[in-house]
Amino acid sequence: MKVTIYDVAKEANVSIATVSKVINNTGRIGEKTKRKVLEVMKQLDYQPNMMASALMGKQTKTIGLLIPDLANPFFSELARSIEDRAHEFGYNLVICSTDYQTEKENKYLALLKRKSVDGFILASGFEDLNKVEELVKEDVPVAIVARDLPMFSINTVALDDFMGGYLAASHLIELGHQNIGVIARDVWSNRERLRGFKQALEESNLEFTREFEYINGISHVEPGKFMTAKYLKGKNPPTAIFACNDLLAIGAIQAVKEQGMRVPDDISVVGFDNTLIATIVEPPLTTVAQPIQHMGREVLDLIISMIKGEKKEKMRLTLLPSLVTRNSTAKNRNKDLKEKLENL
Amino acid sequence: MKVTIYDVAKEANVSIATVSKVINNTGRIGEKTKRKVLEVMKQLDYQPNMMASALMGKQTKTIGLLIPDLANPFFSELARSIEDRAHEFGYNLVICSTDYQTEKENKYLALLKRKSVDGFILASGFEDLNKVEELVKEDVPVAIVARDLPMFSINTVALDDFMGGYLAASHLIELGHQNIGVIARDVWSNRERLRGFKQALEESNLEFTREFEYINGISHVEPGKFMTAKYLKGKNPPTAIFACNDLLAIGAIQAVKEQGMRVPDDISVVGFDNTLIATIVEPPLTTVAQPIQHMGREVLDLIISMIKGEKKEKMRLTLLPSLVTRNSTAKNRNKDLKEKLENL
DNA sequence: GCATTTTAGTTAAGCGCTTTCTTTACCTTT
DNA sequence: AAAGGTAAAGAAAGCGCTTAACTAAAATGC
Repeated sequence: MKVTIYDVAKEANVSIATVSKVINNTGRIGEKTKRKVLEVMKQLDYQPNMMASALMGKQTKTIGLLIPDLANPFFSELARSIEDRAHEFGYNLVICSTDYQTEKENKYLALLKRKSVDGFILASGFEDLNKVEELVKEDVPVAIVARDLPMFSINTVALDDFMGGYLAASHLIELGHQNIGVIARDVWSNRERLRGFKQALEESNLEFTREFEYINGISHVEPGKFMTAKYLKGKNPPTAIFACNDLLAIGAIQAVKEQGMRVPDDISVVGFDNTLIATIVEPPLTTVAQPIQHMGREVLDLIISMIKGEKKEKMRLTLLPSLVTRNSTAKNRNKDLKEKLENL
Repeated sequence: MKVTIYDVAKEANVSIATVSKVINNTGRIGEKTKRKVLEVMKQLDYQPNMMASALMGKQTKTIGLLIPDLANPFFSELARSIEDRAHEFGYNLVICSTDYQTEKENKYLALLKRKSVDGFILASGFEDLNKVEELVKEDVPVAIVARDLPMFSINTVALDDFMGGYLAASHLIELGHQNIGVIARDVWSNRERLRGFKQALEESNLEFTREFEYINGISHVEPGKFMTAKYLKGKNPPTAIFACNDLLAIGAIQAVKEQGMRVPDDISVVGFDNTLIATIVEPPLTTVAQPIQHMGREVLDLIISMIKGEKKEKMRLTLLPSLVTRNSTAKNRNKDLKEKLENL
């Protein structure tokens, strides 16, 4: 019952070649036949099979999006913004959560390639870029978003993570914090954020002496809570926490509360991403905002132009973060600092 | 440079039919040739093109998932749970946000059909099910999740929405609330929730007299805030709010706070869904929990069995909600109620 | 030892399209 | 009116795979 190009051709008394040409608006077709074919197509409710045309080298109008975790608001918001833009171009997204596992990343890469997606947008960790580079070498369009991997020459729409870390630290320093705990997962962008963070400290003649370990596992509320509790119970507890995403920051806030302390009165917390949840938590989270919508749109445009074969030269677009000040940060009133100041 | 089945055949000195058979593990193939072919496949890093086999009537191992809004935590969590299960079966998801627009729903349906997805999982509103029914008639596997549309005979994994509304109302009634404001978008499941809600009222000899209007637009924080503010400023303000999802509930809480009142002391708020954000908001949200993971898993299993051609009889699986009591609800201390009680 | 069944592998058609050549019919020229 | 040009449509090959039908060789039976 499936209506194919043959049915249309027969009904319109033309060859399938002619039908194909009017579908794709290629070649020379007379006005009359064109109208006739169009009419028959409508009448039979003919929908060209995209698999078949993909087989002939046409596009599938499908893009693979690899993210760490769709349940993380940052990534679902990012995915949504990419999807919106994709929709404008008639593209669909197949979305894959990798949980930062190299194995899954590579598996999805291979699988989607077999499915002939037109291109890939990568927002996952990709500590191992071998497979990605293979794809690039085979001229498969690949773009990276929201992670900057400067050591690889792949089209990228990134955030200036260094600046983000710098902003967070500057804000806290201005508020008089010197002993700041950091919570982050060990991925490249966080290393950059940390660099920016340290840079700001240095410029204020402070030093990041705190013993520091990356969290492992996924960036979610629980690890943030756990790490913060650890900091607070440890020796020389910090007066502020810089968490490398909002989820972790929320965990930090929860931990502070559980210790019977208050945010921001006792401990300030800065997050990163500026997702919906930053506005919902109490107190509302001061956070480094990523321009999620903008990023999504830009990376989609980028991949489309790659698919179309324009834009052969590699490029990196770096968007700038901004600090959104809410109520999770305040002046440091901690005695620890006061003592130090008195000793000057 | 793409390696095809021909390359493998040539290299292994067999026909492409033989290669195909070892790939699919069909037909009779001798041990030796089988090993040889497998070896060559590995050696050439051969990856069968799924478009080609899809053209021959095989599956694409891709499922279309239509949801209203990927940025809504309920749907991103649901999508994630479906995806996880799909991954176990080697399936991918192409996720489409419809914003509850019939036009988008139908467009995506048609587009994904052209892309030969193996089946559809629908979590969008679908007030107009015509196109869906067409698909069903053509034997395209379609399953509905998280929405119950009992007037259509389509395989469904649903929540007992009636029960959900009933639970919410019972809880509030127990706490002494009689004047309850409701915030909901006009979709079928909310109508059910409302029915359950009213049922509980009736059973306590209460009546839902409140003038009520559905919100329009998307269910997000802002509309919840707006509606609540309207209720609070109106005559006979409620002592409790039942919001038909967590996002709206959070809007409600924000509105209460903005009016200088407190949750739950002055106004109780009950949400629906039990997403991450319910645990994050202050006070933590009492909410009707949907078994999101369970639903996702069940619907994926359902669609898979439909794709495999098992399960020809239509079925509806109804999962039960449960009330998660947190701190956004408390005993009604409102004078309004006191007065009434005194008048008894 | 010959007919019969099994087993192993091949041939070829076809899935629904795109596209390069051709062919046919119709205009222009001179 | 004959040669050349051009516009419109068709024939056919082929994308990478599956599968029904077939053949050849090996195993079995009597």
